[in-house]
Amino acid sequence: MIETEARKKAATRTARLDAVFAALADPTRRAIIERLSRSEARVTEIAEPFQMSLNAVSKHIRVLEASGVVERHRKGRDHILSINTGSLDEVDGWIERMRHFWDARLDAMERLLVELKQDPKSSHKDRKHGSR
Amino acid sequence: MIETEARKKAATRTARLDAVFAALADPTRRAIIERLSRSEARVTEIAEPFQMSLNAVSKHIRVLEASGVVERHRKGRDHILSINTGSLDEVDGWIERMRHFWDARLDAMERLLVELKQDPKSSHKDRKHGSR
DNA sequence: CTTTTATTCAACCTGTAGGTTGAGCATTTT
DNA sequence: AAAATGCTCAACCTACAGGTTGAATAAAAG
Repeated sequence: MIETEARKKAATRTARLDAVFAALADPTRRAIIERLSRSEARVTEIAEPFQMSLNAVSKHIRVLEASGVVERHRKGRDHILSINTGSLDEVDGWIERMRHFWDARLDAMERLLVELKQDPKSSHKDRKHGSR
Repeated sequence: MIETEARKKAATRTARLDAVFAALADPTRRAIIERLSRSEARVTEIAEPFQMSLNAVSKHIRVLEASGVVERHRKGRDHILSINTGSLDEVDGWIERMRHFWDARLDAMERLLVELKQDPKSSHKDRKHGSR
């Protein structure tokens, strides 16, 4: 794989993260996702509990669709929405990766503190794992 | 706890989710977080790799700070930024909750399909758990 | 004490997100 | 065929996000 290709791939991955995080940043859209977690539903059904116009909800759905979090298939005049089960994998992966680093650093700091407390002049010693 | 209090608490939780998801939706801000995952750093250090002005980065940092993902403590004229280790717990929780529901539904559908294939007239039968 | 360095504050510009309303287009119902 | 239903498209408005530049403030270095 050429360097340019790799960069392009990374770019789309970044863009996808952008889109999914942005999609999840709106409370209305999160509510829609939660609704769809129970069962698939038509646009009108989804819009019903909200105060805003049907059009506004329709727009939110399009954002979710563009981010890949929800999918649509038409059945006559009804548009049936459902969640794309794998769509959160990438964001979840990013978050877990970050937490892993943070935990590792916390772990190291804790180890250092313990060492300093026990023996202010010694270097590395035993370690006990498992943070969070 | 009175009903109004509960609603207020839910509202702030929602707002916090909004803020963190929105903070993570920007690639520059994610890069800043990744940088801070290695070690804490001053504003200028953080800004260095980016094309944009220092002021722009400063703004991004404020967004991250407002969302609770990064923390700041001043040391002389330097502002030292670091990540708030627990700040992703809530978003991570939300994502995991959603995935749990999705997986449960996928599981149920799969079970149904297996049943129909094996014995098109029978009802519930054995179940094997563990998705993903 | 003057100058440099680190950072924020304030004003401004441009694009886009999220909402509205009013048509318009298919499909289903009568 | 006509009317009702489900949904989108298009134009528009307002607010805010993300960037710029040009001070202003605070601490450190000369």
